[in-house]
Amino acid sequence: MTATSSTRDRIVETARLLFWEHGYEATSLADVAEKSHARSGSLYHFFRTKEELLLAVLDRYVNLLWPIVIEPVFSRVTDPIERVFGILDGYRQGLVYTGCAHGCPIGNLALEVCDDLPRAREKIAKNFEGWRGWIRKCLDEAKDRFPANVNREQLAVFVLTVMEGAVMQARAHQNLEPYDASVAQLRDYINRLLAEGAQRSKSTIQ
Amino acid sequence: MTATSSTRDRIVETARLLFWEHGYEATSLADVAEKSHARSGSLYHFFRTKEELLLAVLDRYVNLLWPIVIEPVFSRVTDPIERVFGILDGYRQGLVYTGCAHGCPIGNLALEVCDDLPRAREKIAKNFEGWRGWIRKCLDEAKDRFPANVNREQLAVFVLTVMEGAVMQARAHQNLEPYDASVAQLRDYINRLLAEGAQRSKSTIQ
Amino acid sequence: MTATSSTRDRIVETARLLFWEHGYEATSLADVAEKSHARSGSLYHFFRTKEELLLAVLDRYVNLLWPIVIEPVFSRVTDPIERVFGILDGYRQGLVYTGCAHGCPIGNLALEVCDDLPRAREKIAKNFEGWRGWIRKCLDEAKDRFPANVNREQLAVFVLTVMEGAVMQARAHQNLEPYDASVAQLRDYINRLLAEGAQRSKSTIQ
Amino acid sequence: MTATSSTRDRIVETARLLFWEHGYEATSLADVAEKSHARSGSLYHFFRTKEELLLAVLDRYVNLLWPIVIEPVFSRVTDPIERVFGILDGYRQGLVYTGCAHGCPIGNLALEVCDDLPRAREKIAKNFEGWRGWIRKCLDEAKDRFPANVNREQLAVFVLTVMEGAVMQARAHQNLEPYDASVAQLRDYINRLLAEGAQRSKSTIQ
DNA sequence: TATGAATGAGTCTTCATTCAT
DNA sequence: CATGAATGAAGACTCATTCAT
Repeated sequence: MTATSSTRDRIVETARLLFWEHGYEATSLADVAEKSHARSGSLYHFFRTKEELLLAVLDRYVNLLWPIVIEPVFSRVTDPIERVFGILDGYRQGLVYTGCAHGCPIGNLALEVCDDLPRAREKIAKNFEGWRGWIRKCLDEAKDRFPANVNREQLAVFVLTVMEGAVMQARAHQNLEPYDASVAQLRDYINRLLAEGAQRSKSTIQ
Repeated sequence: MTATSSTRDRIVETARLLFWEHGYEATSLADVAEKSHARSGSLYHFFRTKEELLLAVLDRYVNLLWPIVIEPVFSRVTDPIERVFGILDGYRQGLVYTGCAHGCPIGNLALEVCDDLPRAREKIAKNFEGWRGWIRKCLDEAKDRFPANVNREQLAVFVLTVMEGAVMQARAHQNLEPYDASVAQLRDYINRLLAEGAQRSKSTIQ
Repeated sequence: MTATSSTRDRIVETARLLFWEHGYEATSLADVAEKSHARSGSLYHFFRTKEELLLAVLDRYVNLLWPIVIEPVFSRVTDPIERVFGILDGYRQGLVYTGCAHGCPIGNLALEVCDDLPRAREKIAKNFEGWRGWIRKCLDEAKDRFPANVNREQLAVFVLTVMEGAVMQARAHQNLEPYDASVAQLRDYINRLLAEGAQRSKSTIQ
Repeated sequence: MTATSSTRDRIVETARLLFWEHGYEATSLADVAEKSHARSGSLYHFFRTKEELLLAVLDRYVNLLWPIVIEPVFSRVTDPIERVFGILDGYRQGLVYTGCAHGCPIGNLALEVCDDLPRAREKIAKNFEGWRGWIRKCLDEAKDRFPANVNREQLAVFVLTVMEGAVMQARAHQNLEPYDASVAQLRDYINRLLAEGAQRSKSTIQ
């Protein structure tokens, strides 16, 4: 398990990065093998097809969500609303880091392979559900600060929507402005919801 | 000239559809040639590389924006705010039509080729600018119904952001719900802006 | 004739240079057309095949021999033996000029196409005959300075042999040394012949 | 390993022959694959590019020099001067064998690829060095029979020069005469050197 | 378990050439 | 005369995958 799984892990990690940088189609298994220091044939011990390697990568993303994306924010920020924007800021930092190049790996794969690889599509959906779940959790924690009729599930979807759409435009323009503009609008929207929620609380208390 | 340019057009249109359905990498020029009833070598009479064909496709999208996307909505709807949601509804119909399969062709290409093909990236940005321009125009027409401090340019970016992010999730879940949820949230936000704007007008009149 | 033949000349001259720089096979007619500012189809008005273009180039070399190679030397040098070495020095200058890159255009084509293009081979042979003819002429003029039994025809062949073999090694080593060494040896040989010839003259006179 | 390396060897040997017969550019890898009974893709298991295959061929020529070219002459001839002319005669036999068709494989490649493939150029130079080395060795062994001031390194270069230039003309004229003429001249030159060398010995002994 | 040789369909692209205008 | 569209075979090379060891 040790040596083997470390080889397997190396392959998955290499594939993850290459799929992120170049996309699924544009990444060749020869590249994966070379960059992971595995032999060409060895790849097929762990993954019977390229698609199965992709599935493993998508599973990895599910597993990385908490330790890489969520936990760092949660450990730094406690306010649930700010945690949501902390997550959005984490993606912003990713854009800064890559010079607006690679964007969101899940979003990339979503648009590239959804039609053709149904099993990958399911795992992509599961990734999105993971993200949405954490955001939903934050919103639920701030439940009392929102107006009563706010649909927090829809709002969580919306946050994810904004994040992905904003990343896309930032990449297309190679510029953070569309990202910042989108997040600013989202902030304005949520502020308005919180403002109304605050009024409700006040009147309720009174 | 007619026959000639029609061959070229046929190639571009075929490539447009294939890039939309399968993406840029997954589309082979052999497919493009066959489906456009051109011989393999003829392709290179018009386009020196696959990338140049992509550029022609992206130019075509710029040209199609008004007649295919905008005009049908504008001829049906007159209220500028409703025109924005009319455009969003047009994309929804596209999702219905393809069973949430292909999504936004520009968005797809944005995430797939932005990093690797700089010239394509520029044309993708130009496409986004086209969309944003029409939305901005609608928002400007409704200028007086918004609060004074609304940043309509940011808001136009935000609309596009929502559209693209919503399409992505709809595809990933093969389900319109995330799309409808996102548009509903956007509608709520804009309603709140309009409500505040209406108050401003009232007070101004007073 | 004027406009037409100038187009034709441009094509031939362009092909000549490209064949010289890259060889016959590695030169594409598309390159020739582009660099000669001729349209792709136009080429076939003047030359029915690529081979015929090569034949025209080889004819051109026959025509250029006197004005470009021989005349400049003959106008500068009068001694027939020194004219031979002047021609060799002309080729040396060509090597210097191209950094030992392209070498002798006839020699290049000789080794590349002799086997496959019989008509070209004939014209290449004719080119060599032209060179050999001028060298032979020089040697004949110096007839009395050589020993009586010198075979001047063989010696002319030998001079050409040395030139071509020396150019080849200079190119392979990207270095003039093998060229200079070969010419030095040839010079030594001819000096020895002339020394013996001088003795003969002396004894004859006596 | 045996079966494996034999496949590789077969490919190299096939390429060697085809490059010799048709040149580098005019040889297609499809031909190489077919004639070596390898599948098209297999070629790239061993050689990443056509150029690398050429490099392997040139390495092979280095290895073949002794067993194919030098050893047969050395085992038949003992006099060092005659060994030099034995090598030249070996090339003559090659011309006879191919009807003055293919010539010297190294010389062919030298003129065809020197400019464009720097790594090949180096190996071609190394081949020439190999040849020159053996000739030099012969001349060194006959050191005492030459005049004291003979530059044997230059003379070795000269022998190679004559061989290559003579082969070229033989091919161009499809006739052994230029070859024989050139070798005869070289023989005459060396005879004169040896004659002078013999005189020196005589006077030295005296 | 792991490997690397082997595969052959497929990639984009270039080629010399033809043909209708 | 001249052109540029059209051709289709062929080019080098890559692909995901298989298989014997």
